[in-house]
Amino acid sequence: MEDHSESKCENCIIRQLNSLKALNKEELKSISNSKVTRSVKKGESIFAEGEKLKGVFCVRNGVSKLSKMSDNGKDQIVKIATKGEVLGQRSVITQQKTNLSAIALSDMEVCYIPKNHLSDYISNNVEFTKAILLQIADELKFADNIIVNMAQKNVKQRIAETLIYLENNFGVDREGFITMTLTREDIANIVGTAKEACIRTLTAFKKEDWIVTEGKRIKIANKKALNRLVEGL
Amino acid sequence: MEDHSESKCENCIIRQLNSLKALNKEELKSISNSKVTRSVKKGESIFAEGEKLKGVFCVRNGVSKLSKMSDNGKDQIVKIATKGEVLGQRSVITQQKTNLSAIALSDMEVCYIPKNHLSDYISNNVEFTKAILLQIADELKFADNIIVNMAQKNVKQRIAETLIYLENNFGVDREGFITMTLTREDIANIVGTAKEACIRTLTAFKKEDWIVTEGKRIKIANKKALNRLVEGL
DNA sequence: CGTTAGATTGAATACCCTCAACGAGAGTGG
DNA sequence: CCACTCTCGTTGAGGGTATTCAATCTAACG
Repeated sequence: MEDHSESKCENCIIRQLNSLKALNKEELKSISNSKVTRSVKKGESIFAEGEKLKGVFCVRNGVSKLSKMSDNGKDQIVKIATKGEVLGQRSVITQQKTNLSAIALSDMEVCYIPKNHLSDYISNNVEFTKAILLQIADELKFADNIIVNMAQKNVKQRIAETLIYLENNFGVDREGFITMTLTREDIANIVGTAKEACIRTLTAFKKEDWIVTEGKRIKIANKKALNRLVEGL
Repeated sequence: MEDHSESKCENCIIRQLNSLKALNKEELKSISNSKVTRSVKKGESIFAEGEKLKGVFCVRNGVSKLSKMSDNGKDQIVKIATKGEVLGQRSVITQQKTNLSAIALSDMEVCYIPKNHLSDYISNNVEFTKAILLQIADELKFADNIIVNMAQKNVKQRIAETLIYLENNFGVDREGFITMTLTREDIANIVGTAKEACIRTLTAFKKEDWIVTEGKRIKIANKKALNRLVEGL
């Protein structure tokens, strides 16, 4: 942490993680001047489905979900976004309304970056455009895989896969528990099933000694078994 | 059809439909010289999952599915691509293996465009890069919506939605039947269900006089009812 | 401590999958 | 032209899996 002026984009470490890394010092300074840092409390919404965004949100801290709520109260999570990810990118690029809402799963700190400058860079800085393109392309691949999984795998397999994903992407604490602690309901909403089905599956995993739970925290005890399950035995 | 030399990209009408429209005459000529036109018979594969593509395929005619086959024989269709769409774009951009396979649903004519030139243009022509970005961003939105639908809607609703989608996107013939005729199994594979479930739902729709069928052809007779169903009554 | 969100379990039900058999049309070869 | 095969559509029945509603329990938190 040799950087003491994180409040300026050009000094912010976070940008290394996303497409903003393709911008040069000048461009970053210009963005820095127009950005607004905002703190979001757990449960609060960053933006809602159907909004027209006039800028993107760069996550500096905390976790959020991108999801869509249906009329019957079901909330399908499409993506979990953490430090370094840029929210609202798609909507700003295509100038369409958002099709998902972003809600904080923990207290967060996000930087709001108005689109005016970004649009310029997208039009003039190929490297920047390319960086965004690569990122969106990856998101598309990820989304396609989810579609296939939802169709071809059952709840058990999808939950196993989600646990492994969470461990691989967000790591474990010193006790081995998955760092990213989600409620059972959130996990259910990622997997696309009901809270109870999720809980029942987790208890089944526990009975097999494949996982250990402590409150909402989860530790994977037998990754191989989970992987075998995902692959279909 | 005042254009008699479709064999050259710069004269091909198809390109108006996709990102290639952002290229200028020079660039198109260069592409035209390296491209290969290829005809693909119904059922044949254009590329398979896991391949490393060295170019993209521009569809000039016919219909193809982008899908992934699971070990148990289930084939989930993620996207139907027709005239004007470019296949393999994502894979070429990210230089990753394809995560889906492309199979012809009808006899097709595709132009294979080696990536060497494309890569140059992506690095130098912002307009081209932007065009691709917009397209991929749209595909991402579409994919996200599918995820949500798979999780929140039941088979009936998803089939209704698919029928409406097919009618809206591919139109109807003079008798009102949906131009895009897919087998029941293909529809099931789009929706993510079993062939039989698809058939039963269609017969139920027929009984309600919401659709008319004639062999594999389908005509929507009561779009409002289908829409109401999709919205959840 | 009381309050409340979240975890857990049970039981009834609805939905969908799977296997299996049959039918109908299209194309092929004799 | 007919028999044959192959693909696709259709229907029935049985079994699972996941949903839903309801009740209880637990842990976090002011």
